[in-house]
Amino acid sequence: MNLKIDLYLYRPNGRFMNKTRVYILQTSLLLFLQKSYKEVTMKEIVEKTGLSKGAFYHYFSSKEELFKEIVMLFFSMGNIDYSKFPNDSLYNFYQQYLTHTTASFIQLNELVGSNDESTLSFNFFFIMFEAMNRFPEFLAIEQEDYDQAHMAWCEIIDRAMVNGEIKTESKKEDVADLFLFSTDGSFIRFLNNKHYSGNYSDYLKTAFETIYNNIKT
Amino acid sequence: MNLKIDLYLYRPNGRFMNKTRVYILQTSLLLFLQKSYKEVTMKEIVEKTGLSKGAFYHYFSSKEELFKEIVMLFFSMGNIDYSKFPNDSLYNFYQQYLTHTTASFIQLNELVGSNDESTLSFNFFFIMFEAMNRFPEFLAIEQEDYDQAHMAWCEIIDRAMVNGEIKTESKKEDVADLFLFSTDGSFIRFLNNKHYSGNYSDYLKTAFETIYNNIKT
DNA sequence: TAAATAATACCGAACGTTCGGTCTGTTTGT
DNA sequence: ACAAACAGACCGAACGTTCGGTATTATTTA
Repeated sequence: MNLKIDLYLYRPNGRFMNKTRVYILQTSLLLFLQKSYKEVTMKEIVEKTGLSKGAFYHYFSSKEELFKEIVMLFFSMGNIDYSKFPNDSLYNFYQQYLTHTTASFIQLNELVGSNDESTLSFNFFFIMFEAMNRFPEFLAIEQEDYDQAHMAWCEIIDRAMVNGEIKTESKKEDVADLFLFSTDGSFIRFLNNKHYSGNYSDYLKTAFETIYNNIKT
Repeated sequence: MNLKIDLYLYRPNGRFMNKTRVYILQTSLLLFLQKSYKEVTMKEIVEKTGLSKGAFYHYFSSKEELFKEIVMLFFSMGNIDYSKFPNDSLYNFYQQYLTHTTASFIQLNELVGSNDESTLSFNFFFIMFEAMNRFPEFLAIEQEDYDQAHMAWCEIIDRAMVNGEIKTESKKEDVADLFLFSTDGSFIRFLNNKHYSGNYSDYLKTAFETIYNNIKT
């Protein structure tokens, strides 16, 4: 296995991390995906890792530090490089977005080793939300990510308008927002429909298609 | 002041609730809007209410019971009666939806007495999410609410298709989802842009208009 | 209508447990 | 031999909850 996450785990700042440290991160990560920050206890972390308190505090200065690193890891995983996206058509752009999203999902599932995709996603979303609620620094990162995405969408939509792929009276910013709102919205819906059926990608795909079909020429 | 919430507070099941009990609910509700379940302590609740531990446990069997009642209260507040919505046009329907949403916001703010709309909303969302994560019963309620909303949107969209208000090749279910995804999505966006500008209603209004303008005849 | 009784409202010290974190000592690798 | 890696007993603070008790109010009795 050669997961993208390994890169972030072992080299968060370009330099390699200690093996045990990575092991603690990877192991306790699963705990934070199951419950909130306060609910995950040091006792659990120590038990799950099979190490001692002393070992833990040898590598981490606090529980909070561990949590923050895990969240940063998740942010890194979710980061998208739009410069590598196709810029010939809006259609290809959003298809690539769908592909990328699906891949991220699979990767997260492989990492966790769970087969309950929606429960995992629920907790994943929860942990990110909790992080932003607790530490404003993550809120800033999230905003930056959104701005990047928004710009990328605006660019391709503008191009599609110019070259006649789509035709709409709406502003490109608003159309971009619509795509992005659909991303978040369908995700939320997916989470809350966990006991129903379908997966996130299907929800999102349908939403994208609905938008696209109503603006294409 | 004659807030809708008072109704739920004093008569959750048709019968009146004890005054002090309501006072405890109303007071500690503000605490749960500031931090997660685990982070709100009994000490804080007791201090904020000015009552004693004994008094609290005279009215509530546990902290969890209190939390659940607060969440139920929020669910009750957010519940929308679509049968009272205009059914003559999709345009009027979504305008009414916007009006209703704005009103709910104002009400929540009056209840809390806060002037920081976005922080409040953030926490509001968080508490609901936490509740659904912690107690599956709330997830079921949320799903029911969504199904109701989905049906209402489908109905009005179908009508608008038939009478020629809108014209689209998309299925009515997909268009309905698009409106609903925008609702959730713009809310998420609003939350994460808390330090920027604008309010939720503006986000949502723009999204609705964008959809509508691209499907209207 | 006053005294007696019952029911409710409320108090705060104390309980057992668990929390995140520290400290001292031992093992391991070089 | 010496530092890094690890073990786990231990710490004080904080946690939710309990409990014995006292005011206050409502109801019954004489």
